Amino acid sequence: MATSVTSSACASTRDQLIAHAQTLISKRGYNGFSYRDLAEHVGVKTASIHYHFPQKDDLLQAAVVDYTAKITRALHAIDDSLPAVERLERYAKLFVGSPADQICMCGMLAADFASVPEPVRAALKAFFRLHENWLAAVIADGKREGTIKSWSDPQSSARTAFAAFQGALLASRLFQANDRVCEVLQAICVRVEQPA
Amino acid sequence: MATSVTSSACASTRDQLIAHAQTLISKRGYNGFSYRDLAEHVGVKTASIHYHFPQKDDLLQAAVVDYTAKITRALHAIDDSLPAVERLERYAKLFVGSPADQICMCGMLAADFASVPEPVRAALKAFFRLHENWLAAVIADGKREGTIKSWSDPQSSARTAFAAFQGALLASRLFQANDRVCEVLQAICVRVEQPA
DNA sequence: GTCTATACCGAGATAGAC
DNA sequence: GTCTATCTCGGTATAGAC
Repeated sequence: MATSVTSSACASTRDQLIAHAQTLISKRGYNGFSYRDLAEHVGVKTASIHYHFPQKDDLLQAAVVDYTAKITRALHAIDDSLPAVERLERYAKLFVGSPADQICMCGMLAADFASVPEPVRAALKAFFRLHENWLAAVIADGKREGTIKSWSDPQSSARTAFAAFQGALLASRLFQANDRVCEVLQAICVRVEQPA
Repeated sequence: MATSVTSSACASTRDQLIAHAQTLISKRGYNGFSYRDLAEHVGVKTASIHYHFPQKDDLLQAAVVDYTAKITRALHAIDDSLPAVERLERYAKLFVGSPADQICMCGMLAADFASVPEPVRAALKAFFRLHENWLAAVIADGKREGTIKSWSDPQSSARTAFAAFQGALLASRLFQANDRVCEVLQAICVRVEQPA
């Protein structure tokens, strides 16, 4: 999931803070970065961060809201009328496009579940469900088209597929190679049916 | 992945420290717990932890080595001569057996990749490869038996399957329901082949 | 091997000048 | 809105008694 919206040239301090916070969370997790780290990245002092986000949890909340909105837009930008497989490929690109040391921010925060306040937990669940529902619709279409394999019902398949994507991102960073995301894609799409 | 080896009744302080550290890492991540937390769980003072593990990284190393050994033993304990599907089911139980708020410790540490020293990174890669190779062998057998679906080659399928398991654990904790691991199992195993 | 006491630093957070 | 200065707390880590 690209964080490239980061900053074209000049953005408000607040926007820069959110963008860099997203990057830091994706790389190091919520407990893995400090206001000092963030301040250095943006080029301000820590007191300035506190002006925009009094508590660290406020920053987190803003980062999650912005990230979710961004991804939701990207998801909606994938044309519903395209063949299911092509939609899936575009979906996978949302992940592969980001730097090798960054995984999906919400996947990362799901790992930090215990450290995160309730509102963020709710947002994370919503994020997961959004993706699972989106994938379920695509899988259902692909099933009709005969281009996507569906084990059991589409919703269940979608949950497994999304889990596979998140896990693949984790492994991609671990092994410094993001072809694992593509492997998930291949596992889902019908190619040459091999005899059981 | 059960951390149940924790302590039958009395174990050496060192062993208790390792066991509880594993639990804390699985729940909160490497940056999410302190020596104070661990000390309270075990019932000692933080200075005692430093006696056994001078640096926090030493504790981490020990926790990873022990965890890996434990899981490796559990993996070897699954009889090679069993049908592939049954081996897979036993494998899944390694995950489902653990408390809902704990995911696989090495999956968690993979998320904390950036915060972790090189030797631990190497151990994590080895852990992933161990599982992927084990799964690849099972999948290859299941393919021959006609009981397991293999998209592309078994190695690639195994990587995707392992990613799906790790992602499913993440989602299980998020939604407080670990049936997602079972869903992965169902996705892999052949049941009623539904027409594409 | 475990404790008390303490050093030391980095964290999140606040006050108030500019 | 950003800064300097400062506070407080919690974190890792050490020294030395028992």
